[in-house]
Formats: sequence, structure tokens, C-alpha cells
Amino acid sequence: MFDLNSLNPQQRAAVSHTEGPLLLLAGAGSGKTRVITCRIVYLLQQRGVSPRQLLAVTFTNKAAREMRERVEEMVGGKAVRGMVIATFHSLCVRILKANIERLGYKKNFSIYAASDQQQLVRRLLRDEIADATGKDAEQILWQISAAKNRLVTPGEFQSSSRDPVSCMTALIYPRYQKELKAYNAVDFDDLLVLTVKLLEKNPDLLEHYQQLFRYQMVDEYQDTNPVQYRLLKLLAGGHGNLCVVGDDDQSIYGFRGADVETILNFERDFPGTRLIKLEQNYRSTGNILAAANAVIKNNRKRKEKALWTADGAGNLIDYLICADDEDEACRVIERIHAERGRHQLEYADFAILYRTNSQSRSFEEQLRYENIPYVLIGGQQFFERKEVKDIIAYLKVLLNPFDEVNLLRILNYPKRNIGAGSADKLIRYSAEAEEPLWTILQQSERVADLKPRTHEAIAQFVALLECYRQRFQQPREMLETLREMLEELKLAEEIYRQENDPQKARRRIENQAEVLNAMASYLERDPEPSLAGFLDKVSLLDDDGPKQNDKEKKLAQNAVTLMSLHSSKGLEFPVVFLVGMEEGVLPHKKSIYETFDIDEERRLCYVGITRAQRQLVLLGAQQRRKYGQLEQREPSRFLVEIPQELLTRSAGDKPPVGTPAEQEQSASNFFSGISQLFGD
DNA sequence: GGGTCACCAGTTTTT
DNA sequence: CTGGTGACCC
Repeated sequence: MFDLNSLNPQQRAAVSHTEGPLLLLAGAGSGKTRVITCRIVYLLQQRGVSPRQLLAVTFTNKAAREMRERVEEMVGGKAVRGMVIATFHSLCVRILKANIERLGYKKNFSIYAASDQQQLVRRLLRDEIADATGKDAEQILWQISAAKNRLVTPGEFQSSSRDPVSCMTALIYPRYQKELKAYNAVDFDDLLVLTVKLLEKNPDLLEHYQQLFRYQMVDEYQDTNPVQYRLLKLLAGGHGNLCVVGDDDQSIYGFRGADVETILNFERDFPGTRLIKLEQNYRSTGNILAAANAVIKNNRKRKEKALWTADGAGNLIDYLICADDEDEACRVIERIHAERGRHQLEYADFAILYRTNSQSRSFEEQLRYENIPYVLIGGQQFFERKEVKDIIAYLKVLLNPFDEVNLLRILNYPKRNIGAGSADKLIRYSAEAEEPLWTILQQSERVADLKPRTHEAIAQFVALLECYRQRFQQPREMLETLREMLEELKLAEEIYRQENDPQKARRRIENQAEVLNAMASYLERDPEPSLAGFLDKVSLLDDDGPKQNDKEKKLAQNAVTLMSLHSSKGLEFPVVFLVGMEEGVLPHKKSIYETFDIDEERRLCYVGITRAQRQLVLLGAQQRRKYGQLEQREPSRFLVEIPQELLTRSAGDKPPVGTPAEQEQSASNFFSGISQLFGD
């Protein structure tokens, strides 16, 4: 058992408040994770709550995994058994697996990721507009997702006549939903929407889950969107033992449906809420916190709070004015060298944070030039890579042959003489007969105008799938079965044929091999493995992805981290470089001229500042190469909000480029900006 | 069916 | 400037 006295008074209050709604406003670095884990342990040990009655919801698998590990460390693995620590999505999969038949789906439903959704929307869109592009499909999908996040059904969707995309969405959304159901597939948003629907339509189920999860906790509550909120409200109905933890000042996911209002309204929505603020910070120096407080207090809609530390003020914050983006990168690296020598820091102690991923390039170039190891966070997800999706498509179809998107994906991959023309005929026949494509494939002789060779190919394809469907019923042999299937399909040869860069080809084949590794590690972890279980894990990205070999791991362990401000939430580093502190970058241009949500940009800035433990370095360029053009830049308005006595500023020795007249102009603009900034 | 060329757009992202 | 996509031609 842990010692309650090791917690500060607010933390202690949060841990021991167990009955009724609790809103825990946890500022950055205030020991939030510790409080959550202690609270779970407290419930288990002091209140005698059974782990089966505990539900903890997070947004990411990583957060869920860490929470489980930390509780296990304190009470041991046994005491945790039965406790549900899950992401919203995996919780919903769990509920749907058990009950989705009540909504007219089958248990082996497929989960559609972005690319599957896009294929489908594209196909539906082509029926309306022949020359529709992938971009159009993307926009429509975006609107469908936004609608689902707000619990707007296909029937309720209102298009605005001013917006052609929304008109098309109004047309496509109902068809999209209908097709999904015909394929026995659900998309990511459906996982939540359907769970809400299920619980609302079935009071017995709702009561069952309310009774089951007597104590509920939600992390990063400021990121919840309306469907998630509705789900929580349903589950916590009755006992109201809902503890939400979050920080309105770190709400940075508005673009994917999260609404700060949700956390701001919690007390109103859950009467009798106890509000506890965690403001003592255990991460950063006083000066860093003062800067963070000064910036964030400019936001209107927020719960008043201010971070403080019992430790010292620490170093001043540095503001480096750079000539251009290249100079910005050079000065970051200079600084890394200097700090590393001066304070015996490792490369892993540094993070470079930026607003947009494209900003990483200049830093990568310089780091590579200087032979400094770095890790770039973000970019293409492992399971979104084409060659990986191809294999997953096979597995999905083996489990659910009505999954038409994936069936079409593999129908002629690798090439087996069922070309686009034949596929088209099959699809049309299936649509007219109103029977699933799979059924038509099984009885392809019904489709008259196909060549005998095509019939033969289809029959072989069907036989192949039938054979492996059988074999995958044996979970113990799944790994061997998959290996043999990859052999038989000769996918590696197909890749070599398509990819003329042998290095890239090898990479892609390695990626395919990683699917085997992913399955192997799944088999180790799941006591009752199945193909369905594996696919769920893959779909929910609840997997470690490709395993790094030891050499890569060592390298990654001591490397500078490069990532977007969004990805940095929840992390901390001794030294943080917050780069691109310019109008149009942070705050981003779009937020100034289109979405008008400067407050969210300010929160993003706040998140960046509060990642730093000992030293914060802000950087901005006077000019920046954008789309091949040099653009003049002005310092970010957020710099103005930081009290000048917290900052040391220094300009670079590299003169700005351009004609002398332009230089003079730019310099005078810039320095008037600076003098305004420092009020002198 | 594959390869090449021209054109376009360019915030953030997890599940 | 770059990467990605789509159209068009062989």
C-alpha cells in the first residue's frame, strides 16, 4: 500500500474521494498519473472494491498500458485481473463483440480504418460524379466523421446549400452506412456511435454495464467529443461514480471533435460534482511555469488556475532570433552541443517541438549532417502501409467474407487474371442480384460474360480462401498458417515485380515479415487467441508495431526527439526547443484566417512550454522558405505575452538575406516588432 | 496494365 | 519546393 502522506493535500483529497462525480483539474506536470493510479489502488485496498468493478478509460493504448503497468507495480498483477483499463474504442469493441447482434450485425464484424473507408466512399462517389478525386472522398469522409462524432445520423444530416461538399455528404452518408452494414463492417466512429445506440435501445444492457462498472475514471477528459461524452453519461448513470481527469488548458484536439466546453460544463452536467484542482507542479522550473501561466491566462474560456513549484526559479528562457529556417536548425544544434557539454546531458534529454510536421525537415537535415542521432515521431503508421494492409486485407476477408472493400482489394492482388473489367462485371451482377459479392464469386458461373479463364481464376481464389479460412480456425497454428499463406501468395515476388528500387522492395518485404512478428507477440499475450482477436488488436493499433532490433533500440534510446506539439502532450524533457515562434506558424495561419480559434493555438503553445523541465529555448526565424518562396516572418503574439524579464533574447550573427533595401526594410520591421515586444 | 508527366496543394491525429 | 494523385498514352 502507498502512503497517503506522500501526496499533497489536493492529491490526497482526489484519491480518497470515491463516491459521486469528481472533476479533477490536473495542470501540466501536477502528478496526475500518480493520483489516478493511487486512486485505483485506494479503491481496491481501502474500499474493498473488486477489480472487476473498475473501469478506466483513456484515449491511447499507450496511456492504457502505462496505467495498467503502474497499478500492477503497486498491487501486483493478480489484484488487477478483471479490471477494465481500455481506450474508448477498445471498450466499445468489447461491448459490441458481446451484443452487436442486437443491432443486426454479426459478431465477426470488420473494423474499417481510414483507407477502407476511403475506398468505399470513393466507389459510392464515382456513381454520382465520374471524375471524383480522392480529395473529394476525403472531405466527405471528414464530414461523415464529424457528423458521427456529434451523433448525427444519416437521416438527420442537414446539408447547407452553400456548401457543395455537404450536399454530396447528405447523399453519400446514408448509402455509406447502408453499405457498411451489408459488409458487416463498422468504421471507427461507429464503434462509439453503435455502442451508444445499443445501450440506449437496450435498458437491460445499460443497467448491466452500469452495475458492472461501479467506479469509472476517464483520463484526458478535455479531449472527449460528444459521442464519448454521451457514452460516459450513459455508463455513469445511476451511481454517478465518475471521476474525470483533465486540463482544459491542454485541450488541443478541437479539430477532431473534442470540445473544451465538455470539461467546462462537467459540474453542471453532473450535479454534486466535487472539484479539485492540482496546481502544484513537479516538472518545471519557476520561470518556465511563470511563462506558461502568463501565456495561458490570455484565454477567456477556462477554469482559473496557476501552476506553481516549490523549487527554484531556474534559468531564464532563451529566445533566439534566427535569420531563416536553416539558421534556426543550426542554432538548435549548436545549443545541443553546448548544453550537452555543460550539463552532461544525453541526446535523449532534448526535444525539438514544432507546429507542423513539415518543419521537421530542416532539423533532420542538420542533425544528419552533424551525425546526431534523432527519432522522428509521427508519420505513416505501420499498419497503414500498403504492403501491410494487403496482408491484413486477406485476414479480414478470411474472417468476414462480406467485407467487400477488402475482398476487392485482394481479388486481383497478387495478379491472378481477374482484371478490373471482370471485377466490374462481378460487382454489377452482385448489385443487381442484391447478393453479396462473395456469394457471386462462389457461384461465378451465374455471371455469363466472363472468359473461362476468369471463371477458373475465381474458382481458385475462392478455394484458396476457403482453405485458409478453415486453417485459421486453429489459433495455435495461426502463425505457421500465415507464413504458408504468404508463401503461397508469393507476395514478396509481387513486390519485387512492382518496386524497381530493390532497397525499397526489401523494406516493404521486411514490413510484411513484421506482420508475422506482430502475430507472434499477440499469440504470446492473449491466453485465448483467435484471428478475430488479432485483427481487433491490429485495427485498434493496440500493438507495439514492428519490434526494433537491439541496435536500433540503443540508437533510439539516446536520440534527440523531433515531434509536433500535438504529439508532445503528456511528455517531458530536460531541454525543450520550441521552434517556429512566428505569426502564421504558431499561431497557425489557418487559425488566424479560417477557424479563428487562436485560443486552441495558445493552448498548444502552453503545452509546448510546459514540456520543459529545466531549460526552454524559443526560436523564430525572420524569414522562412515556404513553398519555395522566402517569406518575411513576424514574432508570434504568444512571445509578447511572456513577461520580458523571463526572457533572454539574442539575435544570430548570420545576416538576413535579400537586397540591401529589403534587408533594411525587413530589419526595421523586425526590430519595431521586437521593441514593441519588449516595450522599449 | 504500367509508366510517365503534369498539376495541385500544403495543420494538428488517435483509434 | 515537394510529394502525391490522376490523367493519358503506349
